Amino acid sequence: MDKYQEPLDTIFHALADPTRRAVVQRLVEGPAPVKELAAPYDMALPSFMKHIGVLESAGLIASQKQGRVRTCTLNPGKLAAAEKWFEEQRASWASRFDNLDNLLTSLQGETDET
Amino acid sequence: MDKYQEPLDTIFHALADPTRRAVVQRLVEGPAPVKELAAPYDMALPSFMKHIGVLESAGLIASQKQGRVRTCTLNPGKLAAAEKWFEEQRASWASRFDNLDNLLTSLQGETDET
DNA sequence: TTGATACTTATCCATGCGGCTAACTATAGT
DNA sequence: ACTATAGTTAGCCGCATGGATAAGTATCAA
Repeated sequence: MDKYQEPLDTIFHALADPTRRAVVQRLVEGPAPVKELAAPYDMALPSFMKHIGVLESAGLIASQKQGRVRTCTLNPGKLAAAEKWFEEQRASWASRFDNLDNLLTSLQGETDET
Repeated sequence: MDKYQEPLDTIFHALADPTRRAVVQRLVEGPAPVKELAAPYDMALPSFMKHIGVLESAGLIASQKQGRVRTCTLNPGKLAAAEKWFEEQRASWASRFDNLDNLLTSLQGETDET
């Protein structure tokens, strides 16, 4: 019964956690093995791996195993996709008075507040 | 026993839901009463109000009641705060080869892959 | 003043999330 | 071969989330 999840849902959900954001911030500097990524956190490894899993299934990072070491790398494209959403909103916000009707309605709203 | 929540946690969490993102996209065009915002969704009003509550406590929107009508307005500042995080990551990503050590380590990583 | 409108409050429910431990697997080093 | 390392798998737990319904409140319109 899985409901369809939009890409932005999983991306934003992945970023709504300080540990996961910090991992992204670390990977932005370059690839790193799981062990190194996990080191700063007072958390059991399986718990940490779940975070990696969330980031990976959101497409924000990729990982591959070499011997016993799994190395994670950032996928900046997904980061860009999320950023794009904000840009779009900003664009709409900037043009919210583009047509005169909107402007007039807004002005009326302001003067109605007596 | 609430754990301290960082602002970005609540902002990203608020945006990790298609209904809430759509509300933001609507409010970017200008303020609107709850009833109008809720109209497109096949959802009970109390459920919808929870989404409004999430957006509001994340600081993404504000609302005030006039008579029986509660009007919501966007707070573009919080949107900008989230966007800023992406810009920071992008900046780090762009400068990841700024010092020579990083570059060399990376090149070595590439050639090791035989 | 009666009724409709626009929320609001209270309560419930299933699922998902973030953490844990314990036990297992596979590789590297000695 | 043995041991340490680096993940992995499996299962458990408590709380938050996203939905629902039912009933209450306050305001506006006739």
